[in-house]
Amino acid sequence: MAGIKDLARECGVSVATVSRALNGHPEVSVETRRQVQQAAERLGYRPSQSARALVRGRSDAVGLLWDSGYETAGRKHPFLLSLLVGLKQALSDVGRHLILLNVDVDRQGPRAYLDTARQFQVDGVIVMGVDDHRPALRELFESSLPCVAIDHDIAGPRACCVTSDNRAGAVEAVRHLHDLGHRRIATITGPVDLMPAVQRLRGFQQAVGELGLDLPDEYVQNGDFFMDSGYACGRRLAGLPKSRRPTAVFVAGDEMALGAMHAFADAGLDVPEDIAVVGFDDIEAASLVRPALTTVAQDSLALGTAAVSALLDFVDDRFGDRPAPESPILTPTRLVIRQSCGGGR
Amino acid sequence: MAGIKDLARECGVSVATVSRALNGHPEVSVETRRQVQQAAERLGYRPSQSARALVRGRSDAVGLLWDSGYETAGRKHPFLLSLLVGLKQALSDVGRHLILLNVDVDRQGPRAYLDTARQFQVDGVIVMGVDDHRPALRELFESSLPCVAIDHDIAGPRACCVTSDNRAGAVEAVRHLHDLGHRRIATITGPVDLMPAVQRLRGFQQAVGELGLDLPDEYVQNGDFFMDSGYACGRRLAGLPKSRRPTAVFVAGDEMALGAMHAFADAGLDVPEDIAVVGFDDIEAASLVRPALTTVAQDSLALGTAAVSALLDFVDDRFGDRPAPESPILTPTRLVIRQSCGGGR
DNA sequence: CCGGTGATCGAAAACGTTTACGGCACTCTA
DNA sequence: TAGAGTGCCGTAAACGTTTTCGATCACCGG
Repeated sequence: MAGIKDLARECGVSVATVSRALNGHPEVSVETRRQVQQAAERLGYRPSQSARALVRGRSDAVGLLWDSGYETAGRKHPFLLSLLVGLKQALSDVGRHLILLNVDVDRQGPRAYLDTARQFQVDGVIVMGVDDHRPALRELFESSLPCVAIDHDIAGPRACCVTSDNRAGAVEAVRHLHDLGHRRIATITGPVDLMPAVQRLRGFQQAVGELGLDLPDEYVQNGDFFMDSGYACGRRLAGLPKSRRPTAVFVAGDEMALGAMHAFADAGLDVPEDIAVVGFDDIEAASLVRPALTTVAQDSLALGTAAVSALLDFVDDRFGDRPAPESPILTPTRLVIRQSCGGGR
Repeated sequence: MAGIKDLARECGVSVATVSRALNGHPEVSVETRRQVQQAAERLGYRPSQSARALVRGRSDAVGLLWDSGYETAGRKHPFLLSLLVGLKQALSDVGRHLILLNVDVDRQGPRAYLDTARQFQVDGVIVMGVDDHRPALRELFESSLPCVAIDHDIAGPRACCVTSDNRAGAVEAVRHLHDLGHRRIATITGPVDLMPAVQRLRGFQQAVGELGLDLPDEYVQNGDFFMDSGYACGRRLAGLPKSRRPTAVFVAGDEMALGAMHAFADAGLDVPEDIAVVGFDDIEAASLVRPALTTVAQDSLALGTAAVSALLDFVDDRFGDRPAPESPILTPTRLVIRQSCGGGR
């Protein structure tokens, strides 16, 4: 690998000048800059990340804290992969890289998140899919290290949270059902300790209230985001006497929605004829099943972009005007209409 | 952050000794080592990755080359996420980290893959989900940088490929169908320029041959791994006169399998009564649909582990005994029996 | 002609490690 | 007891950059 010295020799200047030329410092003549750039191109020069990070104290990389144990334990994030794509894209646009920080808090102790981040001199970290209640997370968020969490409701001096506008998404979904003529609308919720789940429930309640609909207790069934719970909840709804049975149900997660649809089928109910179903997340399977699931999609790319841009705001201390970013930062959702409510294609 | 000097001062030894103590060099007394380790613990010392990488010329990190543009373009890898989990886990076990290398070959030129890897001083790279025919890839594989590709059939002096045993998986699948009494077995293939697709076809042909089954031309339908193509192929199979219509079909990808199932349903055929379907990959949706899809699952964790271990073999030059690793390295698949062939639960 | 000013650049210190080399105090052997 | 060997450790160089502090030079106004 050609180093900066080779470049210097090649151009007959000092290493300092080379560095300045390549980093866009103004105190170098256009002629020299041109020469240096050409030589760099010619020799295929790439500055050593390590050396650069060492002396500058920052690495132009952001860390990703993502507890994959969480993933293998079956609690899979509905669209973590698309989120990764979004993050990667957004980072690519600003010329930064992403380091998957492999940290096992249980083994490495409560400071592990923070320590590992510092060890790599990442400019900041993005946190997702981890257990909310770890002390290590508090430690991280209360530190001065810039970080943004996705779908976790935590904040700190240089930390905020970005998430989809779950509430608005829910509202749009039940409005859609209302528009289609439904008046008896039930819901199946996610686990109450997950922020997206509670926001979706809030949105549901808000919309039902605004539309002046009845909401008997048995119209909100508690699930856990997995299919079996969706089935069980669907079973209960289907079992209601016909006069009290909902004609539509807003399900807080696609996987549960599919479970509910199976339950309805087993109960002899036709979707969407007898009962309409709208889900949340737009997982891959949503478009693969029959009837295809109408659902509110999260914009994972926007989410990634928002996360990255918020993070960089912290990193570059861009808070002259506004005092601090509102948290959580919300990203719009989009209702994608398919077949499970009728009216789709 | 406490540095190595602080540790040295704290323990009254030189930095060299601290380094040696922490890195397990033998030439340090047990007593000193204990002291240093305790002090390190106490002060929460973490060595700077940059400094370490700079002087050692390696970073203890491996790069991941994964073209996310490929992903957003819809050509999604069926189980890239689980693969990531597998990689992460395997790397975690050997104390290494994963850097998502953000490289845009189109913008940065044909040496970009290699250069970026070198720039980060990664010990090696893992390649997946990229366009096979890029010259940049050749460049990479023909270099001396250790790399392993997942599902790409390329090799080089210090490069190999790991993939699932697609062929054996296919064989097992059609054997299963045969065991269930099926004799007229068709297949829907993936695109012929993708290694897994051709291996699955080979396996299918092999099994059909071994079992002495008839294989009329119209029994192999060419798809592209996406649902629509599966539907189209299914349509064609369903349209055959009943006496020549297959009673089972081996589909080279789950998404296409779902498409085929829809086609069969539209043609009034019952799955699995009239026609059995077995897929490949075990994507999430496979267990979410009704009837749930019998499919051959790839072991993404094993795949990740195999990739990492092969990579490290190159990195550490563990080829005293064997001349070079056979390529591709194969990872076993597993037939998961659900409902789409009958006989499942 | 002189001091000041800007533009351009070089020398060298720093960043936090690892490691080659050498040194010292022992112990062992002859 | 000299010499060799061994166990332990310190000094300092090296890794490849960035950045501070001056240095040089040309030019300009007085």
